[in-house]
Amino acid sequence: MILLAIDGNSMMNRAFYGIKMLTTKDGRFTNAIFGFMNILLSLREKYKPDAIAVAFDVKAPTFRHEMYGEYKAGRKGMPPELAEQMPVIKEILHDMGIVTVEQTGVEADDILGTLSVCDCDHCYIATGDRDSLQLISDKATVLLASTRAGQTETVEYDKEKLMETYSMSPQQMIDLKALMGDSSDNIPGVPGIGQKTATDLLLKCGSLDGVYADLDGLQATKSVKAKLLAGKDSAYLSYQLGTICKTVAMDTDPAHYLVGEGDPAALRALLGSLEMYKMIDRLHLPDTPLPQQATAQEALPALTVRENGDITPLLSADKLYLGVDWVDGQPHRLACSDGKALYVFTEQVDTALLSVLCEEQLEKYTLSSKPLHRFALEQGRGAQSIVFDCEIAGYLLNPNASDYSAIAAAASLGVSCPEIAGIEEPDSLLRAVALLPVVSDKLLAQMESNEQHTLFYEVELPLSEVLASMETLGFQVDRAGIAAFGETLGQQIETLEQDIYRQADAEFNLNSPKQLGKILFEKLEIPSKKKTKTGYSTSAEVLEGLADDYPIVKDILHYRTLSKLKSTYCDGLLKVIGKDGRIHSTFNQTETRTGRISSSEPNLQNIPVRSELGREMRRFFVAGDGYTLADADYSQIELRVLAALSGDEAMLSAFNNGEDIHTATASQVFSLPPQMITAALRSRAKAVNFGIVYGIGAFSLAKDIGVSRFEADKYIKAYLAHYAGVDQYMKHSIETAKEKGYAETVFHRRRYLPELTASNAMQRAFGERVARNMPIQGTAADIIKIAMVRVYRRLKEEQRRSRLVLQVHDELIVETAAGEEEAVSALLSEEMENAVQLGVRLIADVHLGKSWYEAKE
DNA sequence: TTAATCACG
DNA sequence: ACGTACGTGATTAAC
Repeated sequence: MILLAIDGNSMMNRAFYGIKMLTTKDGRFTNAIFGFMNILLSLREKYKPDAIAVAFDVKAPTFRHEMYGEYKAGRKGMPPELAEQMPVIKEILHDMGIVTVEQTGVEADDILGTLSVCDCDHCYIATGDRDSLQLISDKATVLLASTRAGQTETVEYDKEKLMETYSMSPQQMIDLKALMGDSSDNIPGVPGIGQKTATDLLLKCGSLDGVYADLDGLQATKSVKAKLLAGKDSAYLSYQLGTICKTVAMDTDPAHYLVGEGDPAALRALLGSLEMYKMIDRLHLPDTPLPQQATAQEALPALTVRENGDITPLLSADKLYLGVDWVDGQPHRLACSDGKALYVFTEQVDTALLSVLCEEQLEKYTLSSKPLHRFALEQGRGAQSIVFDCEIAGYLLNPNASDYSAIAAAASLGVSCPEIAGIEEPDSLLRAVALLPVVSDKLLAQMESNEQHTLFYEVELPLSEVLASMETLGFQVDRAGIAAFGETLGQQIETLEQDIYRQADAEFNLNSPKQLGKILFEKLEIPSKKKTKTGYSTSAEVLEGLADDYPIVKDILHYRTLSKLKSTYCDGLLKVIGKDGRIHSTFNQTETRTGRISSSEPNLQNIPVRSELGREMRRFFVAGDGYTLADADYSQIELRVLAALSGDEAMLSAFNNGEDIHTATASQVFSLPPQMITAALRSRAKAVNFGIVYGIGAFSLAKDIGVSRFEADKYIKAYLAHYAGVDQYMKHSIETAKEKGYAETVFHRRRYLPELTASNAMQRAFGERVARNMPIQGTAADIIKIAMVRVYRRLKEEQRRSRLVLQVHDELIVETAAGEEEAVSALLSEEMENAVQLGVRLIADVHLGKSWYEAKE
């Protein structure tokens, strides 16, 4: 019989510190549980134990100050974020049929020690504690956990591996510790003897007793001998302290630890409540027949699978649930269900799919609608009557999640997969489609109760088609122009490189912050200002402070600018230009936590504009033949949203009177009439305006605008005094977010904020900043999404050849057909400005040009 | 895979 | 005493 004995505390500790914070929507911490489960499952797969025992320490009750004060790292009272996860993991283990062992006053180590000599064929000991290496024997192997790259891994130690690594036998590990001590365990050892000396001594004498057997005859320096003599009692005490007990009074019959059936229903419910849907899947829990799902099962009789039949009869149904496997953007397999049977098409998938999508009377419930729209558009058609998108629904319900598959949704909703008849192992597509009827129902109900149905039906669902259209159309670029620009940059970069090497009198990798830091701050002895976790900071912010005094630094900054432009923008973009000479970015609709869309492969939302040279890049983003670009951007949309949300009179009247908001703010903050506001004062006020939206602190504002912290604090105070409505609103935002557990936009997009309940003050402060920012950024995101849908619809209704090709958060770009310039410009500003009615005017400015550069003023 | 850096709103 | 403004994505080096 094979026994796996796990040190629960030590493994939970590893997982907790090795894995980034994870929480459920309502703020329960789950990262240690998650990491522990991952390692448990992988150990179970690898070693296939018959029996598993998980040992936990139970500390005798102590006074609070003792828990925090006396002990060193690792022995400290655990942080509450970890402590709250301990009872949960025990419950999970219980439900998995795994025995946990805990005895008050007995350390987990000793429990493992006792099990390591029990009557099994082989014992694997999983722990993060190196002390346990002494337990290795012919029938006991230690699996030492280490966290590497965010993943907890175990390294297998048997006698040979131990000898290879430490040149010690298991027994000698105790002797070693007796000599060198262990500060984290409060084991003194022999004062003055460290790892190196201790190892030397043991290699010569074999054991602690060996060392003391003939101290006089020992080959060692006088001082070592003196230390050994003085520390003899301490050494033997340490030996006792460091020896793991193998005789704890406990059940040592391995049969006691055989993995039982546990309680799959409870386990599933528990993991579901912890939002660990992948784990449920991995444990094959959805397919476990559960008594409480009996009613659901009845409502959903087994689905029969029909392959490659005739699709025509399906087209006359009134609703259809569908999912598609895509390979290189082409439909590879189509699965659809009317709730009774599951129809799978692997032949002539294009035709079948297109006929389904184009059928207007047929309501389609989809796993993800954007690829379907893309497919239809690429065929020169339009997908009709898509009424549900599982990914978007999941995203609206909780944008903190990352998996919006129907299977994940089912797990979180406690929906089990209906029987799929005739197929041994239904794959994820079939299961997802089979789940969709119930899942879509429940997600819709949940959105309804969150008042998110309008956002879903009126904004996100139609937007999906708009994004598909933008992706399909792409943005025309001047390939030769980009290539030539890249060449020029390349030459300048080479010259600069040589220049820098000459000044540094060394050749090194300029792209390596580590090597660069060494050269600047060590070799050239330039005073370093800031450090990162791993060394000197060489960020532009730091280098700019040194550029005036050191010419080399100036050159490095210039090098950085050019090399960024070349590698990310010239080389990067050239790689992704399509056969049609256009760049087809992907617009992600379920990515950001605030409701913005994001753009990737390539990211077209961060094409340079702020610097003159970078802005040149935009000359290569052009309109196709017979077209012009119309660029429309909202003026100060976030500040306008803030004015509307807060109802602040001063800010509202500034906007509604068409004042320059930064000048108006400067006038308020500095108590000067607007005509007295200089450019410098206006720019400070601008920084304050931005800062307020982000939930600023005086420190950062001071750094940003280069005034003292005291001065910055004065500005903030003056701002909040003059815009008292904003002050009130910000406080109110935090308060309601704390009450509800989430922040939300005007259109009921929500973001859960478990950070607000964190015990760590910094995390809580972060939560508060997000509570202030998300409603503003998110509402602005809602608004431009609404505008996009309106612009798209109108272009279609008016049968224009002009079409939306890009969105950059507060900016829309329409590739405008010759002759439509006036109409499109008017359409853009109308639809953008009237997208929503807030208590403040929205302004959108439109410009025309042959390139993006020209169209942006 | 992560950290550092830097591009955008 | 500690760290310090919101939201993204791409590239590079280094583990």
